Amino acid sequence: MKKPRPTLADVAKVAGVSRMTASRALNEKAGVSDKTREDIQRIASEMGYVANPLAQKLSNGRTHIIGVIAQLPTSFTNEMVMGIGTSVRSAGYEMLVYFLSDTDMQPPSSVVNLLQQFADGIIVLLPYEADYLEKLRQASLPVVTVESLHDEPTFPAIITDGYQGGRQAMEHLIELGHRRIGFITGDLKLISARSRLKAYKDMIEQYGLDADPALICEGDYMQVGGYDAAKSLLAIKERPTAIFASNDISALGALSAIREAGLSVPEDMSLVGFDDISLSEQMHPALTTIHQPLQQMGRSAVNLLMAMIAGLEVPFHQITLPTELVVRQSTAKPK
Amino acid sequence: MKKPRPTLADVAKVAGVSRMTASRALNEKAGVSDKTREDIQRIASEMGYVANPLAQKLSNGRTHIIGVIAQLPTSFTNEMVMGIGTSVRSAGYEMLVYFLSDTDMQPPSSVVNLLQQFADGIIVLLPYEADYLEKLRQASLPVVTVESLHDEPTFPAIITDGYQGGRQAMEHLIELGHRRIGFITGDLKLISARSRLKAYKDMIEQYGLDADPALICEGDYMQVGGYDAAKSLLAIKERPTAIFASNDISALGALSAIREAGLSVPEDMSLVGFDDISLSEQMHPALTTIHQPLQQMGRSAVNLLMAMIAGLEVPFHQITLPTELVVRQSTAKPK
DNA sequence: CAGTGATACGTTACCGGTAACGTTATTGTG
DNA sequence: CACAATAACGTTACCGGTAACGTATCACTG
Repeated sequence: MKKPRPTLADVAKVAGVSRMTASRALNEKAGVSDKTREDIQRIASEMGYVANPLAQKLSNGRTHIIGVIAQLPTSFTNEMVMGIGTSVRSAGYEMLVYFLSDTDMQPPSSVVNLLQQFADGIIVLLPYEADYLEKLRQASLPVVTVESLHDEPTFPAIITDGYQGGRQAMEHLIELGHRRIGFITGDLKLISARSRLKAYKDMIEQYGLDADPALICEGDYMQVGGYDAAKSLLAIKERPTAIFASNDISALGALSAIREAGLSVPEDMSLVGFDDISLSEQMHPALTTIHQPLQQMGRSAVNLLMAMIAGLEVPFHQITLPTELVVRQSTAKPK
Repeated sequence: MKKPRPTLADVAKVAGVSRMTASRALNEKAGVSDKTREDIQRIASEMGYVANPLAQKLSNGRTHIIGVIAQLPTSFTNEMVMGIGTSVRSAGYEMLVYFLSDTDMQPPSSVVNLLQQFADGIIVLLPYEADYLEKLRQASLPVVTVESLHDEPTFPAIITDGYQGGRQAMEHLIELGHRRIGFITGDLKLISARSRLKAYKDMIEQYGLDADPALICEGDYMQVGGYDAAKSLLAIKERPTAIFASNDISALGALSAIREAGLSVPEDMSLVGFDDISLSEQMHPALTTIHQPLQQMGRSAVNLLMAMIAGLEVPFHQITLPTELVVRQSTAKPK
């Protein structure tokens, strides 16, 4: 039951060599004969020896662990975490996730310190403003952020082009022939929400569409917000023929409101979302939306971080991944 | 930029004492005069000193970190993680989460080893069968599982009574007057799904309702599964007047199917879910469901684990938390 | 005023690894 | 065949903490 894990010293003793030789053998370093190396490796695996990463960190500063700081788990962060997880693993690292609780958006400095001591590098999933970034900057280890907030990023960052995505969504609706398009914003505290809104406005202007301010309703990226916003949009005398929601969850709320009003999608009202979370494919009707390569963003973040850990100069300070329009069943030509 | 973090030795040097005295002062241990203690603490905080948990672990076996092993992030695990997080923090600990990737349901033993060395205790969120539990058992540190799988649990476990919850849901429908009730199962590999199914069958029998086997359709806890199952249920000649879905996500899928069939909830068809995820409150109509105290489960798990870490004898080997019926708008009397 | 006990500290050793350097035996070279 | 270079290993020291034990000072006690 309480079998203390074998240490390097245990392995070395059984193999009849010094700890150092055992260390060399297990780390594939030079200075050990092939026979000895094989013996040691065999003995180590027989004994179930696994190196203690803490001790390694203490000794040489490497743990082969990367830390992830995430906001409250959402479908958005979840997928990213998955992407990060798989590619971290394939790089021979492991990942530990630290979740900020909703109450402390700026976590106690202990967290930063914690991860700083545990991890070889940190990936920050960053939809919200975060004061603790300053502390992170002082940290002496590589940091990559995802979906950076500031126009002038503090760290190397992986972002998607929310602006481009917004334009894609609008282009699709416009091509279908819609001229009055309602817009449900996201939480405008977030940069992603603001860039999507900007894309909407720019496209309205560029194509000379109705610029009725009533067509823009504020949401919050949540379902209820989408529902309420859609209700307002449906109450407009000259009702729009399509609604562009800033994310899929809002679109889901909007769908409820539309149905409650006795309308159907896409016959009476086209609906476009944003994010392409897994739910949107499974909805009925399946939601036309803007795909964000969340998993790929995770992978890119890892690649970038790995390069930084290896001491390489980071080529780009900010990497933008493209979005993609996914046409499903929730959009059609206006009647 | 690259300011190496101050160590205990740095603090001690500035304070003009030995490392040991500094350690004692910072850990509130006896053997230091009040004045010296205050001096040291002041200097430490001025220097921004924070203890290195790795070194602590190496030295005395404590990190004040608890590890969480979770399956792929789902809304289910997410809420639990939140509950764990807050109560872990209030106990002066921190939490790091390890996510199993979908490919490796039994993670490389490295994970277990990893957490074993990092953490003072481990909480395993365990909806699925997991071979690696055996390895965990050999670990020499406290483990608590949540939603244990086996009838005879390997570890102290926090569970909810899925059977009781299933009965509550059925009771509600029966009280409303439903006599033909369809059931959408969960993934029957999971114990939770099986106990809900058993509750359904038992209630059918107990109240002498229609025991038509066609009324039981297999789902998988996913939205599509719920959609398909509901379609089958609606295709039955003598259509049920209510559907009990094994979880909220399935219910969401079922809702789509019901609407597609031109029926409305709850007028033509009552619908009950299970889990009470946040989405179910926001749906339209808001879903009647069985509330599982996910956050409280997390808290209980932490409490139990803390007791084990403190070396206390664990009073109960398995703690069952009650479920609760939450009546919203998706259920009504049959027409 | 020697003996006792507490108080306030310092020293040493160790946790489990690795870097840096030292030591021995073997081989190759002029 | 003396000598240098190399391979294969061992020793020592250190990462940043803490446990265990040692020591100096001081206040009481009888």
